[in-house]
Amino acid sequence: MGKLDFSPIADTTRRAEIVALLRRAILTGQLEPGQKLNELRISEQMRVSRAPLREAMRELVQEGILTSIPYAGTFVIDVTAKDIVDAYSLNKVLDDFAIELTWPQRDQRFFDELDRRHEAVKQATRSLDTTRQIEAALQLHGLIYEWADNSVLVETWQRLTSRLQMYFALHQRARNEAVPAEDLHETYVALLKGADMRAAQRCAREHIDDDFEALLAYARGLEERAAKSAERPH
Amino acid sequence: MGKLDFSPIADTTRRAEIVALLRRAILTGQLEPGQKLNELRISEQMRVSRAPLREAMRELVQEGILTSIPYAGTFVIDVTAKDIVDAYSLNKVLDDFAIELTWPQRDQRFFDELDRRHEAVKQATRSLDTTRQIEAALQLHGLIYEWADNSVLVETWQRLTSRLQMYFALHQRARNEAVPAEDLHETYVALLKGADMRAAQRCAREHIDDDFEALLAYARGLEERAAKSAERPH
DNA sequence: GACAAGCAGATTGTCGACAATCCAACAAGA
DNA sequence: TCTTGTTGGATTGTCGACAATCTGCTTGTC
Repeated sequence: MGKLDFSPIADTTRRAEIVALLRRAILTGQLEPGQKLNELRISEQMRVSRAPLREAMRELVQEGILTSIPYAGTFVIDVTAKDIVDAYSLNKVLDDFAIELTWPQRDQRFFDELDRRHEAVKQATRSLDTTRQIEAALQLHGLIYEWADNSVLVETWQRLTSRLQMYFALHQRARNEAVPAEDLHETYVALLKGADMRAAQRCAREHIDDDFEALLAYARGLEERAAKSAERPH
Repeated sequence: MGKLDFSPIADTTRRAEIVALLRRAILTGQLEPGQKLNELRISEQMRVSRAPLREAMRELVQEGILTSIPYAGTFVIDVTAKDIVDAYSLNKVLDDFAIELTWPQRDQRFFDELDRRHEAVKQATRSLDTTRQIEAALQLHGLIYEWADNSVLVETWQRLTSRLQMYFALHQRARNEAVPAEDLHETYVALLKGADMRAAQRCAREHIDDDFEALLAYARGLEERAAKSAERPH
């Protein structure tokens, strides 16, 4: 018996690849909120028939980043200020729980992985690749979920992550400045290594609040503009 | 302008109906955990082509009650003791949060709906229709989520509910006795009407723990049997 | 001019057939 | 006997075509 444990082979169905492609397009903001996804057009661009594309879209609908209206079409979800409030408030609760579960299971491997992801964030920040920066930050944040060893919690986090990533990307795209909060990551990582769980939880909450305020202001701005353009037809 | 607000028209795609049919079959235990869903057989039984059936299955995969392995098939999820532990521990956290959000929004309509659903549980209990009893209990429980006015939280709850309902149905099916806990619902409803939020949260947690213990014992039994039958081939 | 009916055009939903893949049984060789 | 190919059947993945539905425009009527 060899000692190597192989990772599962990659899914090689067109469907899986389409899901990945579409998800990325949505989460990076290449597909804008509210935009309609024309099946024929996309399937031709991808050189794929509509069947696997439609199945992929069904998955993303259930994932919460697309929405489907029968016989009308499938659309990228709209982002309202309330959605952001909802997502962030739930995020805080889940973070608390995830830290609580992870806390007694922290070991050297955890700390190493924590440093690795923190380093990835710093590198992405230096490279000015904002998309990668967002992904890296969420990956860093997600470690406490992966370590919590609760399958349902991880699923929930991933669903939430999709939305958060989309919100960030939109915000990023609108006002083209780098996300700061570098030092906050620093203290967050340090506290996760420390002995005071409550302090770590508090830090996570504050961290979330920071990002949140900026995003919310942006979303409110969006809605005001939308409201105004909706008034015009009257 | 009329004052009537019409409810949305029913989805009239085959896909939506298939989703409903399959979900019901799974959640009531008619389809057992681990069982494979043969596309051709099911599509013939439903008098439907495989396309909408496959799309429906993709949705249920993302909903977390089916699991798909490329070129191998789509299966009802397996239920392990750990899954139940995970689901219930998350449920406790979410309940806390839902009660907190709902608390300041309680009004007469809330209390009326609470009573209505409580009545539905009692009636289902009397009728000895265990499936309906489970559904009614989960509906009663779900009110705090619907009232919390947090869209992401509701989605999360619904995903969790699917699993819980499945676990209950299996348990129910195995040992054919009625679920007791009637009085616990009584106190739960009373506390939700009262002034002490902490007490309501505590009651919810205890309520959950009760159901949980019974289910867990059942699941552990399942796994032991599974382990034994897996040993035999050796 | 306002309004309803009806008619394309485009798009989504569904179907039946074909291609790719897996699995179990069997055969062949060490 | 154990391992390693091979082969046939069954099942999933994908395709192209057809049917159902929606939308915007035109037409006709008042």
